[in-house]
Formats: sequence, C-alpha cells, structure tokens
Amino acid sequence: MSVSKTTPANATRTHQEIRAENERVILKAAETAFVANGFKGATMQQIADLAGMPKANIHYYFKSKKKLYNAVLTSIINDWNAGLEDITENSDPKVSIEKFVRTKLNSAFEHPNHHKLFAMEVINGAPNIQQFMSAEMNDWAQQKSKVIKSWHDQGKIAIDDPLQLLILIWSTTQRYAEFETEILNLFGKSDFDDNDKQRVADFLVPFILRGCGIN
Amino acid sequence: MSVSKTTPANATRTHQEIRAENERVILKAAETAFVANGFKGATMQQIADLAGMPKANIHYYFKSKKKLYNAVLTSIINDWNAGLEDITENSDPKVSIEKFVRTKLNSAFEHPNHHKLFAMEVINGAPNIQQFMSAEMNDWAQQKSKVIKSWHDQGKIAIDDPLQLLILIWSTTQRYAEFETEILNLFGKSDFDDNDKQRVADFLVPFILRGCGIN
DNA sequence: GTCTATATTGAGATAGAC
DNA sequence: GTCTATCTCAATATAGAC
Repeated sequence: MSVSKTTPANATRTHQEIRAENERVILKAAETAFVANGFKGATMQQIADLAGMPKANIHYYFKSKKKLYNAVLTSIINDWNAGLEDITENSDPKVSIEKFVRTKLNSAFEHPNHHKLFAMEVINGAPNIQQFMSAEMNDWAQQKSKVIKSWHDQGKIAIDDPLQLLILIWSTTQRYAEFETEILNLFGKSDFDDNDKQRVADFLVPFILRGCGIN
Repeated sequence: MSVSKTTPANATRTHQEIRAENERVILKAAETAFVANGFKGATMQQIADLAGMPKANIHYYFKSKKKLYNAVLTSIINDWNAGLEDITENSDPKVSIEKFVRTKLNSAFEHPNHHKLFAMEVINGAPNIQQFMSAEMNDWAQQKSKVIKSWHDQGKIAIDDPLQLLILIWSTTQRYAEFETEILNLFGKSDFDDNDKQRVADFLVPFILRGCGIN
C-alpha cells in the first residue's frame, strides 16, 4: 500500500491531503469570522488572515463566500443530533433524559461556535437551512415526541406536551454556547473550566428531572 | 397652552412631533432590517424602503448607520428588566417565580425582534452593549441571586445555585422569541396565537416550579 | 496549488436644490 | 425637513504569473 513519497499514487494522495487540510483550516477560520461578524460582516480577507493564507486561496478552495458559508453550515448540521439515536420508547426516561441533557450540554461546551452560528441562522429566519429545519429537524422532533408521549402514557413522566420538553432541553443546554459571553460575564470568568461544566450539569440534570416529575 | 397651528409655538411643536414620529418609524424599520440581516447585512436603502422614505432622510435623522444601530439597542435595553422590580426577599417564591416567567414570556411574544437583536449582539460577543452587560445586567443578576439565595436559606426553594435559575428562566422564556422561526415550524404554524401562548405558559410555569421543588 | 495585482460592484455618506 | 444625484471606499471576485 504505502510507497515512496514521489510515486504518482502518493503524489495524488498528498494532493488530496493538502486540499483536505486546507479546507479544514479555512472552515474553522470561517466559522470564527462568521460568528463574530455575521455573514455579511465577515470578510474574505479576515477569513484569509485567520486561516494564514492569501485571500485568493480561499476563493480557490471555495468558489464564493456564499458557498463557503453553506459549507460551514453543512458541517455543523451533519452531527447536530449525534449521540441521541438510541432514545426510544423502551428506554428508561430518567436515563434517557439525563443523557439527552448531558449530550447537548457537552456539545455546547465543546463546539460553542456551531451553536452560535446555528442560532444566528434561526434568528435571521433560517434562510440557508430551510430544508434541514422543515424536514430533518421536524422529523426528528416528531419522532422523539412520540417517545416522550409513550413514557407519559406509561405513567413514567409528568409531561403531556412532549414538544415543549424538547424545546426546554434545547434552550437550557444550548444557551451555554449561544450566550457564552453573557454567562461567562455573570460567572466572572473568561473561560468555562471543568468545574463550571460540572456545576452546570449538577444544576440542570436534577432540575429537569424534577420538572419532569421524576424522582 | 394650545393655540392655532400657525403660531410659532405650535410650529415648533409640530416640528418636534414630525421628528419624533419619523424617528419612531425609522427605529422600527431598522429593528426589522437588522434582525433579518445583521448589522452589516442590513442596508440603509432597505431601512429606508421599510420606513417609506428616501435613504438620505435616514442619514438626516441618525447621522450614521452605527448611531442608528446603537439607538435601536438602547431602546431595547431600557426596559429589559421592566416589571421585575418588586421581586425581593420578602416576596413569595412561588408567586415571584411565576411572575418572572410570565413577564419574560410575555415580553418574548410581544417583542420578538428585541430579543432576537439582543441575542445576536451577545452571540457576536456583545461588542456594542459591553457596558450594559458588565454593569447593569451583572448588578441585576447579583441582586436577584441574593433574593433566591434567601429563599433557599429559608427552606422555601430547592435551588442552591441562584444564578443558574436566572439563566434557566431567561433561556426557556426568551427562546420563544429568539427561535421563533424554528418553534413555529415545529408547531406547524405561521404565528403564535393566544392558544399557543397559553400552551407554553401552562407547560413552563409548573415545570419550573417543580424544578425549584415548589408544590 | 500559491500568490500579487486589479476589475467591478455595492453601500455608506454627503452636496445641494427645493 | 425632503429628495435626487453623486462621491468614495471597501469587499467580492478574478486574471494571470509563478
């Protein structure tokens, strides 16, 4: 499989690797720029500077600013609901809800920019993620609502409006990413450390379980 | 006091009224444009069209786009915490928390654009509301935290991290404004009607009270 | 694939008549 | 106070050498 670096096969592989690596760097830089200044406010020059390459290279890898922006959005959306596939009618509500909250909270602390960008899109009326919002997201929510409904019908949970619970869990967890600036200010810190993350989870998980009438 | 429309006194008054009315119309139009497209994305031409007047008039009333934007933000911030002044140590937690939730929820349904714009500012790192965030907002939160702490010390509430409760109430209520687009989509509607608002309050209020260990 | 130089457009702001 | 025409600059995008 592996041959010397100068063989055609490896030359091609290096070529692809260069492209993959540069695209990754640009996407990351674009994410930062778009979050700080919005779509129109971010400039290709700013993105180029953050990526450490000339402006023309950004256009070489992504034909236009709009295409670059959509590429960033797609990368975010692709694992928006990751880790929550196995929450079903047969799952234990307490375990499942705790997992839901912790998964979303981890995601918020891990990828704050993803949540900020997603939030900006929704606030602006979701002009670039219409399809995702009206199809995938809606289906996902309907499916999970059924699960919550079944827990309610089994008398395991005091929630008769499942959609509201989904919205509440999204709100309370994602807030720590979207409103990072405000919350860090309230905490009097410049970054969330492990203690802060623990503190938030220790508050949210039991609060939401009590809210659901569990325990 | 009141004389004919042609007296100097009334001419001046009319002059001021014209200015006040035009400023109001422009601020409203600007609010809409900034929410939909962000600060940089909104154009003076778009704002002029929404306000129904030529672009030059916008510059006549507000010297620059930046000053107009700050005027919009100021108008929002001025009554951000309105209606919550009388929540104190002596208040009943159940009544107070319900009032807090309902007040914020009403504000969300009443002025979604205010919340959207505020959220965009915070997401962008609050570059134009630094003073408000680090002073007024912080003081307000510290003060209300003391109140919640005292309720906890009196054994009236199961919340020992007051700041988190404030954040949770903000999250869950303001979400209906900020994520209006997504939530309307989930509800399968194009506007919130009175039933929807009732439905949300009927879910949130008891949920949060249970979460606080009240009832 | 990388980079400098440049074409082109769009938008904030102003001048000046009414 | 209102409006049309215009100035000016900044930002997307591309051409073309390396």
